[in-house]
Amino acid sequence: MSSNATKINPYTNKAYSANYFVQREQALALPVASALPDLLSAVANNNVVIVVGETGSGKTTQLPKAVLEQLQKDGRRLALTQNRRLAAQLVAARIAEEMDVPVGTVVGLRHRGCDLVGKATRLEVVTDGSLIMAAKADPKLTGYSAIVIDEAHEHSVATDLLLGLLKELAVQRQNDLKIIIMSATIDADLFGNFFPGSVVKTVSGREHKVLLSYLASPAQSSVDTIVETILQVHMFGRSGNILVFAPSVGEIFKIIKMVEEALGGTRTRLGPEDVGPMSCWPLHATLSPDAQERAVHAVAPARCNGRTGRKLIVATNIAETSITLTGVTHVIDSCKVKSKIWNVEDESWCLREQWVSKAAARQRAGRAGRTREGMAYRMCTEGGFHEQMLEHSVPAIMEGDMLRECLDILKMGRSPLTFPYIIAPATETIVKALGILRQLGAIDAKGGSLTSRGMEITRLPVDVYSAVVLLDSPRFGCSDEMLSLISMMEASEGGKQLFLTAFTDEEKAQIAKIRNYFKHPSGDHLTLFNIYTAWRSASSAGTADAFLKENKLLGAILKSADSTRLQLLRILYRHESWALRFMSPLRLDYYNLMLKALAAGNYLRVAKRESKSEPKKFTTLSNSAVARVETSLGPPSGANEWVMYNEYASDGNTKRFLRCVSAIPPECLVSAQPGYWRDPEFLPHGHIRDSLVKVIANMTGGSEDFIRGGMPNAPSGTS
DNA sequence: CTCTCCCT
Repeated sequence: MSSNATKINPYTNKAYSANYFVQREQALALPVASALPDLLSAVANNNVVIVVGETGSGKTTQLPKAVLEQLQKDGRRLALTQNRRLAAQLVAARIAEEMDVPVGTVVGLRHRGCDLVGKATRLEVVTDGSLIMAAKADPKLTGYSAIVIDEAHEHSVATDLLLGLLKELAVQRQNDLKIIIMSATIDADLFGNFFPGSVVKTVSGREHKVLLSYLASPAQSSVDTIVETILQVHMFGRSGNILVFAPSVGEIFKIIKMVEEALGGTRTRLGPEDVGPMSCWPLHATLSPDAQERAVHAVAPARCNGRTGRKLIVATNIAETSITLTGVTHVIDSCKVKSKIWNVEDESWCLREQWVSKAAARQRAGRAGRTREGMAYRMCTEGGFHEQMLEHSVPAIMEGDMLRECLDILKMGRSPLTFPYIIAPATETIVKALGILRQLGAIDAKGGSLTSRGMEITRLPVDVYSAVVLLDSPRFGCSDEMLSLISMMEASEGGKQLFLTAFTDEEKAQIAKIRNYFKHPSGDHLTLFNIYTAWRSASSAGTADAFLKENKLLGAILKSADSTRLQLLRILYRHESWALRFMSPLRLDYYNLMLKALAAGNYLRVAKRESKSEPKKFTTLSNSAVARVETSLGPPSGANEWVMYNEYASDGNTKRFLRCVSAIPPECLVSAQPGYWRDPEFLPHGHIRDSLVKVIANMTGGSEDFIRGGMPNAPSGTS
């Protein structure tokens, strides 16, 4: 020990700490340790190496660290990607501890809102989205001599785009860049075939056996069957915590309520005498970080009357990858997931519940075998599992609208139609996305290349339409107000996640009353703005906490809006053509100008009311679809003949909805983007076109300035 | 009467 203790850490030129030797012992015991020499020689002799390793192999921390020592010390770095911020933080901390350095020195960490990369950094742990950002600024990624993509099997959009880019860099930077793709499942063929000349290496993992159990016949009610299974396991199963995968938050609450009723008490009370105590915890992303923390770290109740005490966690798929729970030996899997899917044909989004893939079900079951042998109960028949479920989950790139991705690909100097996708989205989706981007002025009408507006949009981390609003907003004198409003839209998902979850009818009524208090008659957008403004003034008065509590608002959402706002402001400030402008709330046209600024980016998302007798039924201008308004903060009131919306959604059948909606005077629409509206030829003949023609005729009859748009008067605030 | 999950 004493001779070891004198060893010098080459990265710090200081003696290693005692902890270093403890960490090194543990690292040497990982399954990947014995495979390292072989992996390193594969990396030395090949440009692209695919590493397939099961969870628990230790590949994520050990391989990048070892590769780093092989690389030339020329100041260039090794990038190691993760699909989530939390994962990136944990991996960076782990590697830094093993190398006996603090994060931010030799080991760096980078993701949105965090830049711990310095001159000394040689190994950079980064989210895949953040590496895409870097690739947009430098498409050859010249600052890196090695890139390690982790969790490639998850097929996040950013990872799939990076793989396409790396396929080309593997040729362009043949002797200059090492590429390592790490994946957990066995679609090694996919990656191996994608990179010509690559080698595939397999590393064994270390997981305990998980026994599988299926239903004898398909479940009539999934919730009832899950609750029955929970009670069976609790009464007769061996000790250990129970983790349930439910498809949605609604089901989580139903399950917990039913279990508590069956056990005859509230959360931690003792059940009937022959059953031990069980504490129930919900776990999902809309829970505050505090509540998530409590669910993860709560200790199972003690054994009572000789009966086992247990902790029951009912989670969405957040527990599949993002959060690791300890002490779980029983997994009950609904085998269902929800995913948001883009329908190119009518440009609608649909949240659909589907069977999980076999790969996802295996991942879920594996959560029961982290500490010792476990059990997994699947809420489907064995035949159904093998015959009906897909082998792998559908990659995210195939379910999205490709708007932002097309811009990103163009910014990386490639064409969205010929990009070497590892999994290609439908050509129709790409063509549609390019069409929308052309209408928004982000790409050229002819060549399909990025316009200067398109370039600016790629730098703004918001919805593409909202980016247009932000870039255009100084024209209306309210860029400051739009920054707040758009940041709120991003943070709260259009107002969906803003208030605490209401359990009782009383709480629901309370929240409805609060909503009503902040409500602007035009609808969702300005209501969000009102809430943000009220919170900001409470903050500067030092009463933010009381304000949040009183109004049952989620502080995390408002804080995240605030940090998004600051990030956007920093980016926009660098644009020469952009200026921070704000208005006096006393102006008569205060709210009208904000609606106009919103209309400048949302002019492709406008609908008109069918008739006065059906106040919620609207027809979209883009594809003449009939949809109902479904607002999160209360419907627009008054003469809401025209509305703009942020989401056009489908129930998967015949129903269509407009979400995040505001009423807008048609004159505002026209004057915000006169070039687009001047000539309503693009609309099919009918009542919408007729009324628009009438509106425009009345406006041209008036002042020319009005239709030309922009600020009729000088803005009241400029800075 | 609807709200899976991440990322910039």
